[in-house]
Amino acid sequence: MNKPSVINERAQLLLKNLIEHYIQDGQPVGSRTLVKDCKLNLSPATVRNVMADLEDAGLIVAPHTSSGRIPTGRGYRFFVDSLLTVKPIRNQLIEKLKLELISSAPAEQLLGNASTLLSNITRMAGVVMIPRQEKVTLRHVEFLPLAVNRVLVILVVNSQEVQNKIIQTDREYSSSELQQASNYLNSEFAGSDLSDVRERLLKSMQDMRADMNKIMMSAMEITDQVLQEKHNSDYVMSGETNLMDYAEMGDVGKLRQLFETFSTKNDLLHLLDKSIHAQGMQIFIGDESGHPVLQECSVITSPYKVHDRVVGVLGVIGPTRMAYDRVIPVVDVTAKLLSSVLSSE
Amino acid sequence: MNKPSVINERAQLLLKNLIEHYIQDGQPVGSRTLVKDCKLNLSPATVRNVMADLEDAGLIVAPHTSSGRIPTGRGYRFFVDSLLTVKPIRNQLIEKLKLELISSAPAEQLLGNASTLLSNITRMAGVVMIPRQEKVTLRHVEFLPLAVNRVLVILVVNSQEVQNKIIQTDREYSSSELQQASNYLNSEFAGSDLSDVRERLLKSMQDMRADMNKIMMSAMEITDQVLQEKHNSDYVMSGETNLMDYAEMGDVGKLRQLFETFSTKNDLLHLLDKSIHAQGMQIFIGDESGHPVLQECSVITSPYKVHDRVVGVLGVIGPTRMAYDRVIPVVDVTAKLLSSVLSSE
DNA sequence: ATTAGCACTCTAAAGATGAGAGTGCTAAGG
DNA sequence: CCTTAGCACTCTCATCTTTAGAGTGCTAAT
Repeated sequence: MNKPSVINERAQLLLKNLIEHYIQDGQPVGSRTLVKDCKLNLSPATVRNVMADLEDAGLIVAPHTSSGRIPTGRGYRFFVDSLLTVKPIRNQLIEKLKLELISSAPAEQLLGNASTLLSNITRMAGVVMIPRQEKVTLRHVEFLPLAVNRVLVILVVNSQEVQNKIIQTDREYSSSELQQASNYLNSEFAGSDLSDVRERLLKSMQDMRADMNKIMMSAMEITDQVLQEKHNSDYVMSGETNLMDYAEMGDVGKLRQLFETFSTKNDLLHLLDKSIHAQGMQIFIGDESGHPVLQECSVITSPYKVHDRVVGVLGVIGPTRMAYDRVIPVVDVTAKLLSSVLSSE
Repeated sequence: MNKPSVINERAQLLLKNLIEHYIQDGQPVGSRTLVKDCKLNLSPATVRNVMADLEDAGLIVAPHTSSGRIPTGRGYRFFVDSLLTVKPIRNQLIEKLKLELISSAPAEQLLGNASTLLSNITRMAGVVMIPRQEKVTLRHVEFLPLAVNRVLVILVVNSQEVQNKIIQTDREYSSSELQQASNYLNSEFAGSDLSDVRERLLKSMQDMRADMNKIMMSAMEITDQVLQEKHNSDYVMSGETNLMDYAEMGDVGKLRQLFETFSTKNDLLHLLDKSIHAQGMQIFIGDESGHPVLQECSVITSPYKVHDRVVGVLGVIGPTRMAYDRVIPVVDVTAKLLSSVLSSE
């Protein structure tokens, strides 16, 4: 039952042809077709024997007795690992991509645009993960009196991002009091890690004027909130509807489960999180992702960086029967372009 | 062909029963069933005659010769306008709703939660429109030096919201210069409408020190951006996937179009915008919405207010064959609850 | 105005049929 | 020993046929 080296060169070539053929038209591939397809001068019967071996090895299956074969998950895996020759991406396309990415003026839309680009080019679903940040540095605090007993707290973190919240105070603070508080915080804590700020602020609380404590506490509350927010990663997705076109997703029930997974975000985040830690491109084929809803899907991801530090992951989601040779370079290039745009800012 | 008062009381009763029956099982309703259903002691033949009249009036149709009848758009419209008796909503449910709305702590999530609630209760798609704001008042400006030639501009508008952007400057500004600029802007323009600020700033530019112009211009750019953003309304939607369960949406193609309409947002925004201006609850049945993709859908909306001023719309989207008597009060109550939560802040 | 009766129509589900594609096996040939 | 021709067999898929059931419209009688 276990003939290890039964997958010789010829068998591999046939497997490659079979999978490529299947990826093209989605129909089970029979021995006849395969003979015509590949250049080898073989008879269907011979090919049938080889196919039987490939089936024994668990690389292909016949959906029913006497139909052609289709690749299994393991088949795709072997194909992707050992047989695939990726199509080089057209320079023209790269330029177009670059242009569209750069011209997405508001930085907040950049990731969304990247996702849209991915989905448009691949005609599948594109996803870009917005990463959590393990280090959040306080840059500046500002208190702004709004009305009686209402103060707007503005927190600048990581030298770019602004967080804000309105807090209720138990008494009215004058502008100068607020100024004093923010001066203190800025001089004492600017540049520190936010979780540090939290602790040190708690400790130093005793030494301070008691009635200032309340407002300091409020500032601290916000740091908590910011930290929480930063530790929950999120993603933007586009082109989900593209997936509706693939016959594999056949029944609406499965489609629904898939879309629910997308909007729940939890499962997919978990998957993206896994691939952010693995260096370089990752490919999850079918149930390799570990999530039953993605059984008939493959996910191709690549991390993107800011100044050589990995900060997030992007990728595409499509049916296992996807044109890996085209999709892989697209994901790769998009990740690189996004990295360069992010780093040049 | 035109017998105006042919829809007498009995006919109306039968129509009501027919539609209610159809809403329940989605099967065409025949004369037999209808007789059993309603209390009137009539023979199927009589009912058949009445049904023929109703069909002439365009209120029901037979999907094919000799099957039962189903309501037309006009039929539903008549039903909703004249025959419907809405189910009073359970107090318990109201309480639950109220609790869930109030407990959604971060205000940003409030609208999203309302949408989720709508979709969960009705098992259809919930939508809450985030309205554009016609008046944007400047409250406070703050410039914060980040690095050489990089300044973070923070804009507080409408006494609550904070907008920010990093700008590149052509030379380095000192803290005191920036302070001076913001002092000027705050003292001169705080409390003004943002579009006013823009104009007046342009005019006064000539009188000012030329090298300060650049940074003022940048601030102005942001006001532009904010205005733009505020004038584009948006919505949050949830439970779209619920719609996948309804057989009406039958083929995946239509479903795809529907979902694409949702994510494009344009068409639906247009519809919601229409219903924000109409006072009170609005019901669009089938093609009344004017959008072909919504042909087999009905949209029920209700505006919500802050302190008696209408600021947005919320609603649900489902198949025309929906339980109007249950959904209508849910939308109504949710709008009222949301209004009260928003007004109490 | 209502209803019983009847012929008629249409759907939907269940079998029947046949072509086509593909297989596995066996035995013969290089 | 690998390859191949030949053949019986299997399974799908699309097309028909059949049949039961539900429902209608019309007519004539109440």
